[in-house]
Amino acid sequence: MNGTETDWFTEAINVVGEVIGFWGFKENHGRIWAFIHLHQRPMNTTEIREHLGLSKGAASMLLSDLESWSVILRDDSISERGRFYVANPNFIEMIVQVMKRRETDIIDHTTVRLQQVIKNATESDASPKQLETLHEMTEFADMMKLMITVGQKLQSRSISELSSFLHTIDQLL
Amino acid sequence: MNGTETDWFTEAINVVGEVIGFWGFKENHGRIWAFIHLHQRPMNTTEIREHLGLSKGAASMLLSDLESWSVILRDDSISERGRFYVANPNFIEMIVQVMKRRETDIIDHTTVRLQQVIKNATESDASPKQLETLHEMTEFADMMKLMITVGQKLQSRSISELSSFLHTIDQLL
DNA sequence: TTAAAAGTTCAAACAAATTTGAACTTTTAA
DNA sequence: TTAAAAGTTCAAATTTGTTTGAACTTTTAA
Repeated sequence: MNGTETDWFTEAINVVGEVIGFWGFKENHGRIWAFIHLHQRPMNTTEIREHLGLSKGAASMLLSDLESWSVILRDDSISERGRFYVANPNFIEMIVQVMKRRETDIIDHTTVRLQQVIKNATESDASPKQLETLHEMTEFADMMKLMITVGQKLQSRSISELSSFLHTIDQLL
Repeated sequence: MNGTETDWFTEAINVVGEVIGFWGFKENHGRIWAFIHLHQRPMNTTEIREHLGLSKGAASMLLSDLESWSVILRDDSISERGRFYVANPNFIEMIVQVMKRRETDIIDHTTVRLQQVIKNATESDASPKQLETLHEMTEFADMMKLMITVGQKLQSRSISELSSFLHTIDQLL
């Protein structure tokens, strides 16, 4: 591996890490995915750990996250010691996983809490305007959920299909 | 303000804070917006600061963020000392602001960096498959940008309009 | 003017999120 | 079996993000 390759390779991995970090993942989730995906062959834990400078513990936890999200897949075809992984090339799936996580952890919980708030507010001295505001907040949570649903439906499509779909929507508005 | 009102009021503010925190804002950005919006009247800095238990410095910075994003608006109609704010009821605008921020801070920068990576990789020993992967990463960044464009177009619409629009998309897929 | 109130700035303090590494369990090749 | 390698766990260390508060500037009512 010459100097130039090291440069573009490292840079690509870091760019992906930063983007992924913005979508609520850890940067190292994105870096590991990019490292494996750019190698175009099954990579073992030690290679990943050493190249990205991760501790044994961090590597274990990060790989286990990625595997549980199906962002990387175990490859059992290699008869060497240790685990080998290949990247799931579907990047969208990764983003949708964040949304799913957000949905389960926050949105559903939010809806329940807001409904209780509305109940208490109604029995209390809330003004009609305040109740309307609370209702709008609930609608907002519902909308986020709907966006996640749409996202999930989109996840099996290719990026270029998705891109032309979004262009169509853009024209419609 | 009786006990029950305090309860639903505080709870509503905290729920909004948590949701907003998940979208890349500070929780206190969401809490301030909800506090002002639920009061249905112009609120001054001291009221906000004292109710939410913020320091002078934090209040100054958070209010200045929200104002710069047009999530809250200054109300000059009140002839008392200090600044008064009303909430921009358009919640969507807040979310789109995050996206705009992400776009300017990360997405555009990402595209430029990835293009440089592709240039270096092409001049180096990158395989055709690797170049294709790098191209897909760029497409992904472009797609995010497109989603932001769509989000911006949606921001002037009401939540219920938006909701029915999303339902239509959901049916289409 | 002017002085008190309001608002800003930013380095230090604090809080939250992430990573490390040592002690542990599981897997595997001989 | 067994012992070395691989993988896991989690409390402590580190890093990153947020808030505080003191010193400062700006605004305002008299």
